[in-house]
Amino acid sequence: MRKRVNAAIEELSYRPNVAARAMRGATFSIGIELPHLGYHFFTRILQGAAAALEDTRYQPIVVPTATETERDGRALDMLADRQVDGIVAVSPLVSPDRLEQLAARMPVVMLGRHDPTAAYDTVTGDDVEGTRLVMEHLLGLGHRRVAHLAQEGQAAMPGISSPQEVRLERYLEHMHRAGLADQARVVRCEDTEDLPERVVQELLAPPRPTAVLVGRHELALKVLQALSERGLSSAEVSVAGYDDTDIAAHPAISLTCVDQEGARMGERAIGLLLERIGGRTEAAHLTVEPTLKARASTRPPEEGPAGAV
Amino acid sequence: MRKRVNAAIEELSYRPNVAARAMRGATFSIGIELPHLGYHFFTRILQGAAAALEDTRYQPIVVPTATETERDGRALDMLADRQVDGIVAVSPLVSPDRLEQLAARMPVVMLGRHDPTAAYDTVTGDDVEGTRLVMEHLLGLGHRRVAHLAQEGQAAMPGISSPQEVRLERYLEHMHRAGLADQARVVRCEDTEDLPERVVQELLAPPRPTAVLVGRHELALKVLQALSERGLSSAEVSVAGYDDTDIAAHPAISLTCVDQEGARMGERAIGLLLERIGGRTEAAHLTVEPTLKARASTRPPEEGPAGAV
DNA sequence: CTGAAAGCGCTAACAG
DNA sequence: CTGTTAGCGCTTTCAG
Repeated sequence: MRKRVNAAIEELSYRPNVAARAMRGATFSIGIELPHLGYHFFTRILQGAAAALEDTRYQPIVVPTATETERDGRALDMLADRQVDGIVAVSPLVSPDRLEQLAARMPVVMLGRHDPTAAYDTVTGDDVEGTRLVMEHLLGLGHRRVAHLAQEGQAAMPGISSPQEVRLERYLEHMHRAGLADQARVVRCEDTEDLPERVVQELLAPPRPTAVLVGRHELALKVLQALSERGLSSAEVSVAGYDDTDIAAHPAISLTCVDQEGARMGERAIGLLLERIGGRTEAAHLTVEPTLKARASTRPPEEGPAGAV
Repeated sequence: MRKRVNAAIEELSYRPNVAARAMRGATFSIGIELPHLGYHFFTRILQGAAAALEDTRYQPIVVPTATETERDGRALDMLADRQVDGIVAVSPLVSPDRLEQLAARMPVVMLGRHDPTAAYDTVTGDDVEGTRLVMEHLLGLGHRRVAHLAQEGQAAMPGISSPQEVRLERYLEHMHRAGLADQARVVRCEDTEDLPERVVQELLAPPRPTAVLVGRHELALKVLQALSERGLSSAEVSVAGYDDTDIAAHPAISLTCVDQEGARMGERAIGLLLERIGGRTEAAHLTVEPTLKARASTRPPEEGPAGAV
């Protein structure tokens, strides 16, 4: 009997209808929402997540955040409407309330959020440690005028810190502790593909910093480019960024960076999600430890370690 | 009345269930299948597609190809099972038969396939023109020993050419026409993230080529890297690749490439798909014209234009 | 072990 | 304009 059914399945090339199945039970699909599939860091997360799902019954479904509706989390709703069995998302702008509401419907794991919530799980890079690593590296090289090019954080929620905010705050803290509070310079840049000329000028205005800490990988590459266009080498201005990629490791670029291990984050997020789907009810908050990849883009400043302003 | 319903919708935060809706009509979702979300070219396609869907009712759903099952097109089935209203895919290994079968169920637009089919639409880069542009550029600079690092094409279907195969064939043709058939060198590289040492050695074995045409962007970057590690500059070995990115334009890299305009391809694919959904029944086959971005990675060979072997 | 039936949430068709 | 009904393909339950 079973045989005959299987034969018929084969013959008619029958495939079960996921939509119909969804109305009664599980869809065996995991929704993944990411803000920007062009950023290396997010594709790394995706690779880690896809790898972790490889030998499970679950299939990843990726939805890019629609930019105009980012804040209200409409993309998350679309996933939920599609009856996925769980969601992994990077949605820095969505309020914790909305997420808790969502988490009541299905398991949710958020990446890169420092929310102290019991409703959903989180996986974050250790931004305190990451900033410590890179700031100690720069200050240790003898830099004093260290500027910070921060990604426009767009105040996520009052009282809750985004990774960008943590980095900024720690940057200021390290400058302060090194007695360099008056040397701190923070320039903000909108989260677009471009690095506007205006921002570069502000960043490099006299007294020119000898080192720049950049909040996002692609932006750091653009800063390197802007510097080389001005004939400035890493001897004059060191650059450190976030997130490691093949490009950063390329000898012609050789960008020092804090490696957040996006792939591992994606993998861990899926791990937590599957645990939730499997029945875990108490919240889990994981931290992934970053490492520093010191490369040629950071060097001791030309004036020497004790150089005056 | 309508008001009261809307009020209730608001109050209960009701959301229609896509799965239920799918059982009767449209889901207003478009499935996009891509082999490798880490490759720039594919994320560009995605960006173009997402932009084209921005102000329609349709939502993109992205599914990464599961590598082991790539050939049988299982990822495509999963999309179909999910009742998407149409599919845009880059699936070089799936047979035309399978695709025709799929296209009978729902509108399908394939990217980068040269299949002469009436069942589904295609959008391809003009690989003949692209190869002409870059080969004329290299030969025009005076190169004679031009090697080709080809991406392992994995015989898609006998008789039907993948973009890689077209490029290879045209490369050979251009070498032949320039009387350089005996100088042609083709090295194949598996489609992984790496560029194995073995491949580099084969590529640069004496008599060392003065120029290399590389079949995929990321691979071209690795070739540049391998060359610089060997102390070889573009004066000794020119490199030309495919697909333009921020990195290629970076002054420290400055990679000459054939720009396939992935974003436009994604956009066009969505355009065709929406037409199909809107009722068009005859097949459309679009070609997107590439342009050459000549940069510093290609220069005249050192021996001079008429240099002997 | 096999068969029949209810119902998931929606849309389309039809009745009042 | 409002209300009712059938049925999409599946899973679960209950009967034979």
